[in-house]
Amino acid sequence: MAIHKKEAFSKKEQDLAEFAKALAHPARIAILKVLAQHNECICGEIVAVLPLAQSTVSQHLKELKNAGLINGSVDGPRSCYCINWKAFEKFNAEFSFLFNHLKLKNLQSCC
Amino acid sequence: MAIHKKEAFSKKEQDLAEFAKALAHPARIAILKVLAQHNECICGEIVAVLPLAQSTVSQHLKELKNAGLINGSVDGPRSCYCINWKAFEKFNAEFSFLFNHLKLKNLQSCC
DNA sequence: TATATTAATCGTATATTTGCGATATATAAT
DNA sequence: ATTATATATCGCAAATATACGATTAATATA
Repeated sequence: MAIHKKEAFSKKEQDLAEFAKALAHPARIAILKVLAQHNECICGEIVAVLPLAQSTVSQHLKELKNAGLINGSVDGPRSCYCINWKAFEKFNAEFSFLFNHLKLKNLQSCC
Repeated sequence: MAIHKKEAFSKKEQDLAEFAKALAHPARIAILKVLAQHNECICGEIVAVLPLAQSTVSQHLKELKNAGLINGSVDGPRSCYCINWKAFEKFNAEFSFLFNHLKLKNLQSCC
C-alpha cells in the first residue's frame, strides 16, 4: 500500500477512527466487560477469563491503554487496570454527535 | 498468527467488534459524514471529496456495505448509497448499553 | 538467598488491511 | 455503432494486526 493516508483526514475523523479501532476486536470488548464487573483495579483475572495466551492478552491491554480507553499502572509483579472514564465519555459523546447529526439530516432517507 | 480466535467470543462481542471495525478508518468516517449531508442517495461525489483513488473509495464503500452500515444499489453506471438506519441505531444502542453498564458499575473507579 | 509468581516484551509466523493502477462492466451520449 | 462516463473488481505490494512461545523483569515468599 506504499503510503498511509490517514493524515489526510481531519483530527476528529482520525480520533474517532482510532477509538473505534481499539474496540474493533472481540477480545478487547471482552476485556472492557471484565473491567466493568469490578469497582477496583484488576490485578489479574483477565487472562484467566479470556481464551487467549497471556502474552496476547497483555498485547490487547497495551492497545487499549495506548488508545486511552483504560488506565494501568505496573505495580511490581502485578498490574492494575481500570477504565478511563474521561476518554470513554468523550468517545461516546463524539459518536453520539455523529449519530445525532446523521439522524437529524436523514429522517426521510431514500433507501 | 496461525489461528484466528474470534469465534471463541460471544456473538454480541463479535458483532460489536465488527461494527467498530467498520468505523475504524478515517476514510469510512468521512464517507459517513458525506452521506449525512444528503437526504438522498449519492451517485458519486464521494470520490471527489476524499483524498483517495476511486478504486480505494469503492473498496471502503464495499466494507461499509458488508458491515451493514450503508445500503447501496448499483444502478447502471452510477451507484446509489445511503445510511442504513436500522443497523446504525442497533449499534448505537448496543454501544450505549455497554457504556451505561460500565458507568453504573464504576462510579467510583479507583484509577 | 533461592524460588515461585505475575505480567511485560521480544521474536516470529501468518492473516488481514490498505492503497493503487489496470481492467472490466454497464449505461448514457454522440 | 462508437465514445465517454461512472463505478466495481482484479492483482499486486506494503503496512498492520493477531497470536503464540520464550524470555525478561520485578517482586513476593520460602
